[in-house]
Amino acid sequence: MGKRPTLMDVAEAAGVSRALVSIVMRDAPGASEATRLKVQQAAKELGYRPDSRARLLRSSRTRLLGVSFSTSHPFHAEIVDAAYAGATVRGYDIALSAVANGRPESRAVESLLDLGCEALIMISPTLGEDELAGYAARLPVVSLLRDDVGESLDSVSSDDDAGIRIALEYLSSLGHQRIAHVDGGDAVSSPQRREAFRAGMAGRGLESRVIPGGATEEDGLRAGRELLEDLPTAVLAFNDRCALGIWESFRAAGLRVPEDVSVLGYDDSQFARLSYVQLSSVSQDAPLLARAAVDRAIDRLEGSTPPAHLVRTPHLVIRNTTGPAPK
Amino acid sequence: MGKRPTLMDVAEAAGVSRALVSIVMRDAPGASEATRLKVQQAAKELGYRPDSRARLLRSSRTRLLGVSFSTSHPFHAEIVDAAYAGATVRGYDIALSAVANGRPESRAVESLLDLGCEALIMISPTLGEDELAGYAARLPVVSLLRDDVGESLDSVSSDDDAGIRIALEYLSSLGHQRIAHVDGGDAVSSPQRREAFRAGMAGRGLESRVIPGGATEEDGLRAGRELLEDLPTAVLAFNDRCALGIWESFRAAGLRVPEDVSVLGYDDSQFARLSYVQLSSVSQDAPLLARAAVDRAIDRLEGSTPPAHLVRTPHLVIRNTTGPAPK
DNA sequence: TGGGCGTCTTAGATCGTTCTATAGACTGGC
DNA sequence: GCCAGTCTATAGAACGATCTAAGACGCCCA
Repeated sequence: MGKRPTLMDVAEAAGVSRALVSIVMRDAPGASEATRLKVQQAAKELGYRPDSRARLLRSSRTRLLGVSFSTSHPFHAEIVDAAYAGATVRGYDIALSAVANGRPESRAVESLLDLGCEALIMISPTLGEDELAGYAARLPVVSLLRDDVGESLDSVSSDDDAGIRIALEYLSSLGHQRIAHVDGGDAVSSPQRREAFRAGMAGRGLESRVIPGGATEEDGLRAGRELLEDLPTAVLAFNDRCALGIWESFRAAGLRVPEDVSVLGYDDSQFARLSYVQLSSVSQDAPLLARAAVDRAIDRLEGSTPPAHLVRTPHLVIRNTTGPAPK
Repeated sequence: MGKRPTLMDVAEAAGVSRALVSIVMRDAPGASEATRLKVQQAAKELGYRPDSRARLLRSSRTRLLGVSFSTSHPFHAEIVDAAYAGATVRGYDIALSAVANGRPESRAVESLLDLGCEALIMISPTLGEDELAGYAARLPVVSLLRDDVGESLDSVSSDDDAGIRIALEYLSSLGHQRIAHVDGGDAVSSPQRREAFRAGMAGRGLESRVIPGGATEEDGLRAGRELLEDLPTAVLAFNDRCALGIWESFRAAGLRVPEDVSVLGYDDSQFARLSYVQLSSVSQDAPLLARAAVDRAIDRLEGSTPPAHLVRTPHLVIRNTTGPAPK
């Protein structure tokens, strides 16, 4: 296993000094076109790649954004994907750290800090406000998909109130009056959506029925069975996976969706888009949120803007699981 | 944003030298119990955390394992999870790098290299043998879930031949003779499974029917529709997601599973385990494979064992989508 | 011809660690 | 009372990059 070449090696090969090679490698001003070519040539021949440990250590700016995500949430992967794209465009790099089984969020974040990240993007953080504030005192922190994080952090989230309102408006316009909400249990943003649902129904003079649910198909399945006892004409689920469970429990009971009952999801995740599912859903447009979070983090870093809470309005994606209320 | 404390700060606070603090922080021998306590106390008060960039740069051993995974494959997240657990047990750390949209595998790997990883674990690598060999010449590389990677890499994979054989034995024992295989298209390990299926069927004197499929529900759905034209008594799918699509197309056609036709998946992923799905499946036991890959990487690093190709035999998980062949 | 200026280049300090070599203190054996 | 041996502590050189300040060089103009 041969040692990897260093700046010094390239310098010797090209017959110049270390510093000059450094200048060329980072496209900094201070080298003539001729030497630039000569150095690049030598670097390529040696297969030189700058050692990011050394680079990160020395430079004041690491241009590194830390992203924490959860392995148990497939949705997060879509966001990570978009974050990479966004960061690259603005010349930043991304360091990932997962919160996994036996690896709490605090550990994930600490490791990003130790790596020299300049800003943090936390996807659906579960830490308490004070802990988050502790981190935010050291560097810009952007909370993605959760907005009740205090004034010292940025947040980029989707307007849950608006999302639920849009959903209810749509269902109302289809003639639905007996609408049930299966909530997200103790999932992040479940309380907001639940309250928005209650408020929206109250505003229409309708009775709000909330069934305890959760973030997974299992939870939806359980809630769906409960709904069967007194079937509403439409169900608004906490998220798509939950909606899928609900849908399934209806199918198992021989009910047709949407003829007998409409089911509306939330997230517009890949599950909703599956051709045989074709779930109507409230879309938060995660890639767009991810881009916004990245931009927010970088803006905080480069300008001196104060933390802000960015809220985007979700929109409805109508597919095949919603229809007019049955007579 | 105050500067974070360094070794030097702790040393001054504790009234000892830098080197001694370093010794204490690494739990290395060479410090008395008394000073150890004193230093630890000072470090805690200052909120000191070692800077991993500097640590990684200086130390010959970084104890870092690089893991590359794909954001578009939910299955990979389960593996990452298990890898973290495995690495922690053996005192190693993990650096993640995702291959995402617009971020090819080579880039993911390079960035892990630049970070100073001592070994690489690549989940279902898609690079060519020669490129992989190029990396393997520099450090131990373990390919996870793919075994045709040449002699210079390690691989930890599941025995596809055995998996298919077990599946066919099981289906045979249930009286199935008209068995179809929906393959994985151009997915990794699709060819192996397809050939194993052909061989197994030939060995039983049965006609093998292979339908082009893929790795997603969509692919399964398409293949399922094709199967409807001449329904077999059992279908062996490339993976669970594909099986789900097949199952769905059968349901849509009013067929009962498993009474009219059995469906068998592959992977035993979280999708198969969903209570309303209860898909019978060939389990590769991914967490176990992940652990094995981590162990393999570390063993290569610590001992001087040559690369090996570890193959684990999958096992069958029988749930509700398989049953006796209809008369 | 020599001083001033801008461009190209370089030496050397620096980032925060780990590591090697060595100094000092203390013990025990002869 | 001295040397060997162990243990604790320290100084100083790495690691591989970036950054600052200053040197070398060419060119123009007086």
